[in-house]
Amino acid sequence: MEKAASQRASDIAYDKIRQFVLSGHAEPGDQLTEEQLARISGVSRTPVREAVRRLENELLIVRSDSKRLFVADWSADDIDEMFVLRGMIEGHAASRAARNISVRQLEEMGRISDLLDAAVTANPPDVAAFLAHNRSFHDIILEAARSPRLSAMLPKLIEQPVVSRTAQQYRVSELLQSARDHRELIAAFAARDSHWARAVMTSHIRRAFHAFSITTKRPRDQYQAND
Amino acid sequence: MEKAASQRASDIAYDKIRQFVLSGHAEPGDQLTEEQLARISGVSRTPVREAVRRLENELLIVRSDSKRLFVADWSADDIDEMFVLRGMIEGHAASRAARNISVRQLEEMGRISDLLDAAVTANPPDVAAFLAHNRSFHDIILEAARSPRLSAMLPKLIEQPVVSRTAQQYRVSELLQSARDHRELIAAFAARDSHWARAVMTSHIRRAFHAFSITTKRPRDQYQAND
DNA sequence: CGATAGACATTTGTATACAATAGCGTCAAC
DNA sequence: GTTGACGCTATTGTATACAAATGTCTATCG
Repeated sequence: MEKAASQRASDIAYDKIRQFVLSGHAEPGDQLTEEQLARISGVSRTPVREAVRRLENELLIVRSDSKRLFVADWSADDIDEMFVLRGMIEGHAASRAARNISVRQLEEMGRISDLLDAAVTANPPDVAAFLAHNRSFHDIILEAARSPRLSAMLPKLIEQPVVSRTAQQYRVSELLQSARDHRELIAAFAARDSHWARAVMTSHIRRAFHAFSITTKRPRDQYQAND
Repeated sequence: MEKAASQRASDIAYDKIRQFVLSGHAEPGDQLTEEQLARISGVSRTPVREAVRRLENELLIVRSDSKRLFVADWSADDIDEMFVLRGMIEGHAASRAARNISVRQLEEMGRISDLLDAAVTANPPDVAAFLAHNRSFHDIILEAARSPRLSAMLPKLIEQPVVSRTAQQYRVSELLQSARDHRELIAAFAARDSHWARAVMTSHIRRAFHAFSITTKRPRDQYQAND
């Protein structure tokens, strides 16, 4: 696995604990003690505490009434809710980006979009590359939105268990549609049309939710209650 | 000032540092060192670090390219953006609450609304009480929305410098309208009408933004660009 | 037999000492 | 005079020891 990004112990702890939780080594509801996590990560409790704070903030870990740590439990409704929020916020980000994006950023998005197409049309599709470029693409939008608030909130919704699990299982048809969305987003940005950008982004996210629902074979009675 | 809530050193540090930043003892852009903050809070660096993490998350403090701490700078656009996001998210919370709220919670909101009215119609208006009850009111909505995600995100947007500064300066007419909003929210909840609830909440927040704009005498050219 | 208090174990919280790193100034070489 | 390298200082990062708090088990009393 890749650690590369940083050698700070608290980051190592973050990665290890995150992986520990996501890989299913711990069941939702299981208690986690700082010492145990320190052993797993190979660092002392101090950086573990920092890592835990981050994970807690991302709602992968929760704290009991008083201070004991547990693996968070994500209900179907939680997941739906997460996608709803993400749709709202990313839609808003796209709307802002359409107003603020620079020519240079637009060109960069075009280049990334080419890479996305290449990854999708490869045989077999290069999902890892797709994910990486998809990430870059959305990062540029966030950057173009020029709002520290958005930049702070979105990672919390994106870096969630479901997302990583989901994207791995996209089917080719979904990847193709996703690539088309990216092209349309660029068009909306180029036209400086914030409404268009928001709409495309919203359906983009919503589709991801449906893809997730299907791949996880969950009955879809939870989203018809939306208004 | 009130500390009451907790005697944990990290909470003390949080309160003290927050107050230090908001009271204007530190200018936006000023560097803050952990040791300095530890001296101010009267605790060691360890809990200070936890407090700083929280404040960083709430965007009251920012970290430079590498790890040095500075007082965050809130531009006019940042503030507008904060209110926009808050409107979106609180609107969504209200929408969810309308679907999920319990009779008991509705009754509780009625009681709080009475207290709000009392605070507003007192002579002079009891702003402190108004703020406290307003807070309780919104807490119930958040609770009724039954979404950990929302509960985690909102405090970040609400517990901001501007909010506390703003509310102190509400004028009586604004307090009255605010109290009316609360009554209407209760009506929307009682009717289980999520659209109504969302709309009332959205204008409620938007009005707060305008009240803020006026009290801070900022030219209001920033919000006509919204879509 | 059930409840409750108290001792004991487990877990989190804090302080302090030390290590690593980033910023900054100085001095030397060209 | 400018530039670059070196070392010093300021600041953040980590480990460890200890303190406080929370949960749990058991024994005793009603």
